[in-house]
Amino acid sequence: MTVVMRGRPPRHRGDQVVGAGGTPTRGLSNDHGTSDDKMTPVSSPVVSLQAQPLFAALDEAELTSLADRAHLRRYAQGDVLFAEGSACEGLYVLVSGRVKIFKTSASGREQILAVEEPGSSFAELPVFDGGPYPASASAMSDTEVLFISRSDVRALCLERPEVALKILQVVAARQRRVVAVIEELSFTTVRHRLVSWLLRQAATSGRPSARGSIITLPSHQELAAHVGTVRELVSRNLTRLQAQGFIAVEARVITILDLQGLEADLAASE
Amino acid sequence: MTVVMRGRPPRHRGDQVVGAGGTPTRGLSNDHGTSDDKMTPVSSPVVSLQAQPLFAALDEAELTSLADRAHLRRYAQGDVLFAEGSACEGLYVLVSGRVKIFKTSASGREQILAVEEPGSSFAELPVFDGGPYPASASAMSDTEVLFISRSDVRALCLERPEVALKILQVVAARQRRVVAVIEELSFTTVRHRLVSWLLRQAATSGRPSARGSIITLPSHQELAAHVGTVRELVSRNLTRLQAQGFIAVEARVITILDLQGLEADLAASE
DNA sequence: GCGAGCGCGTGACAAAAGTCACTGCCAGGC
DNA sequence: GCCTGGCAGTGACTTTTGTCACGCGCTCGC
Repeated sequence: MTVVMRGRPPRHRGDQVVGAGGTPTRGLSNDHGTSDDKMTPVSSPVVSLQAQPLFAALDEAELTSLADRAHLRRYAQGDVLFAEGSACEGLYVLVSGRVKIFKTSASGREQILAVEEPGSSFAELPVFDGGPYPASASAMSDTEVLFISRSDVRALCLERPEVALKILQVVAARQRRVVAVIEELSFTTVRHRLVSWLLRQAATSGRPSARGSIITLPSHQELAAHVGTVRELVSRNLTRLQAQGFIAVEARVITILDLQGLEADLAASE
Repeated sequence: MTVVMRGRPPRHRGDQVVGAGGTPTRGLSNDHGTSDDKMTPVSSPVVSLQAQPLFAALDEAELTSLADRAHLRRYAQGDVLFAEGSACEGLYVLVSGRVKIFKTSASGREQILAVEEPGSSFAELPVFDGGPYPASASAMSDTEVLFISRSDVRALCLERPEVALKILQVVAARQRRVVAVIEELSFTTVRHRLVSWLLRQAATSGRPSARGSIITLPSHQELAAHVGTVRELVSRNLTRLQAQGFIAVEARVITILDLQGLEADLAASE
């Protein structure tokens, strides 16, 4: 296995950052995971662990014990954390940055299943059913994760069932999102999905302005992976939405001019 | 809330059946769940519980205690166990029969997410994250389920973490299936999904014959809900597969004439 | 400053998916 | 028997989706 060290130093983020400056940024595009991987144990990630809702139930001693066994890994933007189909070694808890979970088709198309935010965990599936990763994960920005081995996670769940319940909660949340994706893919058009993505974006990270909520797009390619289509259709549909006066497009900045209109449009196409 | 009692008596199934003959078959098409529901407690479902992998870890006393709080519910074919969007009261463990989990679109189309077999549980999501049901469930055949209230499930998980791990495993299995559905919906054609459904069927419940594996279809409507399309396309694609000599169709009985051919076809269309 | 590479917009198609409207068949209830 | 209702098959379209092939403009590194 080749481990590519990315030159770019990880960005430190406020109080989330723990003291283990020496851990190398890790990345690779073809990690099939069975690994002679040597992780540098983190001196004291107790702070990071503590901040995780997942481990809120643990007391100081337990956190310390877990910390001894958790590894902090850093990834640069674009790095692949794990690839679909490779064997799973443990659970990831996202400390900072954002991670996308996605499938890739034989022809190279990508479908994003979820974008994880700090505080969430991922790769629970294979931890609990023993199979390979069902999808790939890559860092959308410089990212820090805590990695906890499969057996440690399971032991922890047995010892502190609250943790298992928390994990179930996280898994449930993702399951909901994934079911919503199916619903949209199965029942709606590209246009509908795109509009619904725009509205979700506006609701979660839109900045208000005089003309309407402002959101920033990723590349059309990326957006296409979110809504399950190809670049060209994203482009065309955005153009059309602009022509219809629903949105204003300036490069990657979009202003939602007619929120009600878009919502009505969604409702109509159902 | 209206509770419709279906006249048809529940079919008893071998040694799975527990003693509470009096429990009425329950069904409804529009149960929004908040319920003045009175369940008849089952006299002794220990036998049923014991048979469930989910509770394999429990000892006799625990099973008895759980049994006191579990309810056996029976549904006739076609009954709706719960409807998408309604509030969740607890966990279902399937004892006998088959249950489909599905979404319905505004225009009336149906997309099946999973078909549960005995031994599996469902509706874990809302139990652990507190939200409403993300999808509906209905009985594909006469069915018996054990129903355990949300709080009982959670208490049990805290007391016997092995149960939580088992539930996580069940959830993981479903998550895998659901991700596979997304992959197919996003990347492949109706034909591809149909072929892949046929092959899966052949692999799991195909009966061998001289000409090839024999499988029995549900209605085209139902099959369409499985592969995420409409009746007409199922019909046309089956006709075409037959014309190409891959399968032989006799009413709802299909013989896979050229398994390799179909597999090659799948691989080619990727 | 300039070439390479990337992201974007678009026209022209081709293919797939979905809709509508009918027809025919068969089983069940009266 | 006859009517009704639920499936199934199909022709004739329309809409959507996806593909290919370009052209354009920006930015980045030399």
